[in-house]
Amino acid sequence: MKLVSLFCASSNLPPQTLPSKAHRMKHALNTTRAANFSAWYQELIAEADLAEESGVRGCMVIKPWGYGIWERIQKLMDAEIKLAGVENCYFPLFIPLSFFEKEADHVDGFAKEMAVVTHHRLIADGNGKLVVDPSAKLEEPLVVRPTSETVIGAAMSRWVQSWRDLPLMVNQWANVVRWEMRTRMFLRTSEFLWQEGHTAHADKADAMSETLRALEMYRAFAEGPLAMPVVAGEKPENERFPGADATYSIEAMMQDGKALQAGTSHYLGTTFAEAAGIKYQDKDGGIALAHTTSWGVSTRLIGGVIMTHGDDDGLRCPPQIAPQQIVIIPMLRDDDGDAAVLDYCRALAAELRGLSAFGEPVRVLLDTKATKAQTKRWSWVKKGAPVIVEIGPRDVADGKAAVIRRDKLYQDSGKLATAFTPRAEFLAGAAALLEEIQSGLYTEAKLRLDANIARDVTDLAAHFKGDDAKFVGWVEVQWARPTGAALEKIVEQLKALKLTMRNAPLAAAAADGVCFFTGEAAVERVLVGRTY
RNA sequence: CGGGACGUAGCGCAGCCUGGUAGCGCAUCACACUGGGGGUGUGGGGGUCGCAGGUUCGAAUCCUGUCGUCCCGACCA
Repeated sequence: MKLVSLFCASSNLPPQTLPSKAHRMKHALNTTRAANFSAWYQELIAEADLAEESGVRGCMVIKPWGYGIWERIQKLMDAEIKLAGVENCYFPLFIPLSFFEKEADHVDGFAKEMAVVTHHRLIADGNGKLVVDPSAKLEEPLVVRPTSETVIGAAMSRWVQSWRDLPLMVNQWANVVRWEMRTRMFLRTSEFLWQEGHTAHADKADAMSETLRALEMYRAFAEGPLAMPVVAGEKPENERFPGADATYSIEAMMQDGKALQAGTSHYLGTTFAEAAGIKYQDKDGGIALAHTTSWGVSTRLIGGVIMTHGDDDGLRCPPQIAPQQIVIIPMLRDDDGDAAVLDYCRALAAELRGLSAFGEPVRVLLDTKATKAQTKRWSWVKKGAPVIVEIGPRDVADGKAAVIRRDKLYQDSGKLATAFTPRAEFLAGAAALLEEIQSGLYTEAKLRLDANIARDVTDLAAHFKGDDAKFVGWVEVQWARPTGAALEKIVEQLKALKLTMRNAPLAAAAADGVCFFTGEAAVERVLVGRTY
C-alpha cells in the first residue's frame, strides 16, 4: 500500500529518495511550501508526528503530539462553552434512519455520505472468514451520526415543555462520520472529532443571539489560542447547512491563499423543532415551536493551524495550544559530565514549571529519550515546540541556556539563531517570550490575510487565472444577494473558475455600489476565493 | 457508481515480460571514532512477495478468483 499518498487529494508526493542526513540541513522538510503545498502539508504531518493513515479508508490515527494539540483546543474551548452557560452531555453514536427522514432538506444534504449499520451479528463461514448473518438484520438501519441535530432534537422534545425550560443549551464532544469521497488528513476525514453545540430558544431573537455568540466565540478562539486570523460572516444561501435558515462561518486564509472554513454556527429556525416536535407552552398558555441553533468546530482546526503557521522546517505551534511549550534537550556525551548536565536541566525545568503564561502553568518537557541531541532538536523543530532549550556542559559551566525560538529559527546569515542566555535572564523572560511568540504568529498571519483580500477586482477570470498553486487570495465584491435561479447562475459561473463564495463578512463596510454579478443595487459584500 | 492503476521488510521502491527459493535506499541494532546545523566507518537483524485456488519438478514472476488501496470523474455541512 502506498500509505503516504492515502490522503493526497490533488497530487502525489514526488518520488524521492531521502538525501543523506549530512545534506539535509537547509530545511528540516524535503518539500517546501512553494514547491508543492499539498505535498508539504502531508510531509509536515508525518514529520511532526501529528497523525498517520490507519489502513481504514479516509480515517487517521492521531498521534500523541497531534492529539495533544486537540486536547489543548478542547480544554480551552470547553471552558468558553461552559462560561456561556452551555452544558456538556453525550448522545448515541447510532441514530435511527427514521430520525433523518423527518427533515427532508437535512437528509438530502447528508444522504450521500452516511455510514449505515444494518446487521448486528457475524457468523463463521467455515473457511476462516466472518460473514454477515442474514438472520441478524436490524429492523431499522442505524446511521453512524454525521451530526446530531436529529437525535438531540428528539431529546429536546422530551426536555422542553414550558417556556421555563428555555433556553436549553447543550454541547457534546464526539466523533462523527461522513463518508467523503476524497479525504485529506485533518481537513476532511471520514471520521473526525468535534464539538457540537445545540440550543433551543423561545424565539428567533434569542436563538439568533446565541448563533452569533457562538460565532464570536469561534472567532475569538481562532484569533486567540490558535493565532489564526479569520473572517466571520454569513454564508450565502447555497452554502447553508442542510435545513438551516442561516449559516455563519469563520474563514481562515491558508498560506496558499485558499480559504478554510474553520467553524460554523447555524440558526435553524423552527425547522428541526417541527421535525422533532420541540414545543413549549408559553406564558399565555399557547403552544409554540422552539427556535434552535447548532454550532461546531472540529479537528479541521489543526489543519488550519498547520497551513497558517507551518514553515519549511515543520509546524510552528502557537504556544497556547502547544502540548509542550518549552522543551529542554540535554546534550549528553555518555561520560561523567552527564549527571551534572541532567541535574542542571531538571532544576531549570522545575523553575520553568513554576512560571505562568497565558494564565496557566508553563508546560515544560525535559527530553531524556536516548537519542542524539541533534536528532531531538530537529524532531522538536518539526513538531513546532515554541521554545527549545539545549543544555550542554558548557552551559552548565557558564550558567547559561541555549535558547532556540521556533518562530525565528534562523539568523539572517542562515545559521540557527541560538541565543546563549544567562539562566536567570531566560527564566525571568520565559513567560513573556511565549506570549511574544503567540502574538507574533498572529500578527504575521493577520498581515497576510489583510494584504490578500482584493477589493478592486473587475474581472475574476483574469484575477484568478493560472493554476491552483498560484497564491491569489480572496476577492471581496458587492452583491445584491439574489436567490433561486439567479443565485444558481452565479454559483455556476464561479464554479467554472473553481471559485466559491466564502461568506459575507459581518465587519465589512456597508454596500454602496452595484452587484458585481447582476448590476442591481448591492446589499452587502461577499468574499470569493478558492477553498479546501 | 464510470474510467485507469497498484498491493514485495517500518517507509519508499526494483525484480515479474524471458519461472530456479528475494534485493536496493532510508529507518533500525551493535561496536568504534565523533559531538552545539539531522556525524562517519565497520558489522548485523528484519519479508511464508495482500489472500485463495490453478499450471509446473519448481511460482514474487504465468493463469483464475477474491480482498484492499490509490488516481481521474461525479461528490464534498
